[in-house]
Amino acid sequence: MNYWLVKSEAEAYSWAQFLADDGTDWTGVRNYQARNNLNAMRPGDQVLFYHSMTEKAVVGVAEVAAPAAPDATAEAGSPWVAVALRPVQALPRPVPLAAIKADERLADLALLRQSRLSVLPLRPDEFALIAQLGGL
DNA sequence: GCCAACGTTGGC
DNA sequence: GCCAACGTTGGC
Repeated sequence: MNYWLVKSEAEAYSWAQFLADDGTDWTGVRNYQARNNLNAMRPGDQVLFYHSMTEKAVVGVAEVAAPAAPDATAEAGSPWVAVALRPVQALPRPVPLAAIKADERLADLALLRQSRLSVLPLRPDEFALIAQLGGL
């Protein structure tokens, strides 16, 4: 079991929409490092859902429903892939970026080290701690 | 609105 | 292959 964090602007695709859709194909990733992370995802892997820009908080937990497959929104023959994600549960208390930065146990978090990467790996302890901070 | 980080593009 | 220019992302 591996752990990940994906980012989305709430204005572009929100957690609420994700719940309403009961999951989605995580398409549109156009960065090689992020793509490599998508390719490493396996069904059942746990994924934190982060709202960037306006809210800047981890808002929910999702899981990988299907492994990487060609991104239907990309040109045929392109290297881009998408995984299927489905919601697990919302965090009772969203964990804001400020709280993450304030916790020294999360100092190594890829989100802080590489703030522009949209699909990031998490250590199991980082996932567990953020879930705990979120009230799970 | 500004700026830092960083990926991509294109000239050489 | 190097590097400057440029575009995008995302925090502040």
